[in-house]
Amino acid sequence: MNELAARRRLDPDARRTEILDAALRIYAERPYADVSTTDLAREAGVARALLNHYFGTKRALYLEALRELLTIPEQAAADLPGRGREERAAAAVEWFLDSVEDRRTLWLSVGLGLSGDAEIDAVVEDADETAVDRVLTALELDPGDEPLRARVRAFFGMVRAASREWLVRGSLDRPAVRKLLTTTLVTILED
Amino acid sequence: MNELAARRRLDPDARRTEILDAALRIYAERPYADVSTTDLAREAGVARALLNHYFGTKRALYLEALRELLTIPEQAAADLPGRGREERAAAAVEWFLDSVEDRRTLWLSVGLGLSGDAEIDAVVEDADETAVDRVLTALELDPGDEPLRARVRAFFGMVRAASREWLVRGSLDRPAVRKLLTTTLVTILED
DNA sequence: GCCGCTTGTTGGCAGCGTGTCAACAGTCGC
DNA sequence: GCGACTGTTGACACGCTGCCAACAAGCGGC
Repeated sequence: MNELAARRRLDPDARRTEILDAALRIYAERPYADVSTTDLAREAGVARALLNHYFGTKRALYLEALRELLTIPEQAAADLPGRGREERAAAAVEWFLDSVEDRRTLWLSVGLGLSGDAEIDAVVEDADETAVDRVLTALELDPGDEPLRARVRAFFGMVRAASREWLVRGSLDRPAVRKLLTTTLVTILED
Repeated sequence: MNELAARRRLDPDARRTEILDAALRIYAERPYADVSTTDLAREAGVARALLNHYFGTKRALYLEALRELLTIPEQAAADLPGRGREERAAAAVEWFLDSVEDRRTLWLSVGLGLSGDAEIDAVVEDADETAVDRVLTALELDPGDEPLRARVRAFFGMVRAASREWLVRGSLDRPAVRKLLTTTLVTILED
């Protein structure tokens, strides 16, 4: 880290954020395994050792970035338009598609689904749990109904795969995805 | 590799298979990142360099193992019982659940979904493509209908997530998964 | 039965990546 | 200006992967 920038001393929180942002930028383009701590440090404009100082471990930094990425903006989702359950479901799907379209690169970079790695999966599952709450609340259903929650989590599996069909393969356009997800969501909510 | 076993010279195919089997055994229990070539070599009872000789790269060996694992037994799926589309769909789901229950450990070890790694994803997608063919053929639908294929691939996303709910979380029992998947499959086939 | 050749198999080397630690140097209070 | 606190760094130790030259098991020729 003696390239051009002089050594500057920052507030820990600011530095932490800088590093985390750099990591998000990198992981948006390359998978975890392809990124070295040297890459991360260079992107953040900082010595490699500083990553360890702030996050302990390369993996921990990644998990932090992942958590950040998966945290859905709090607002929205609360007041959806539409009266009937079906209309509200459609609105929820629409809202979701908007937010995915925004974060397209990042969303896809995560890889869509469970990784088989316990810690990573825990982060993803955490985010899913929150999303389930949002969905059920928005649709005025009981967030305490465990089998129902399970069905919604299963539905998220389809949501991820469908996003991929839409954004990566281009095999479905947005209206098609919208219809597929809405119909499915309504279906699984019944029983 | 000078522990107990003497140096034995095998037919290349036999040795290759031995190594691949060892890899499958290991990856059934531990994620890719946690396994070193030393571990793989020890499990296979072979020098580390031999892995490179046969597979070139640790990653290539993994991909080979993954491909092996995801290859669905050819038979079955062909002649499903049931007359109507709905009955046949139910039978297909049932058959799938059987095969997952069999390979439980291995199936779950893969991690369920896309990894974000291009090569790994390619293997998974290949397997999915074959599975789509099987399903559509079994249900007497047109395997050439691309949007339909896309919907089925999206459905597989739910299949994976639902398997997880069933086998890992225990939040759904087999009949519930069966019903969820069957209903959903029938729904997405329409439109 | 011995010899030599083919080639399956191995140990060791070179390079790279991660985590740690003692030392360096901004910045703030005096 | 001066010292001290602490953010920041370079260098080191260790582990892991891919490569290569050397070793030796098994087979055919004599």
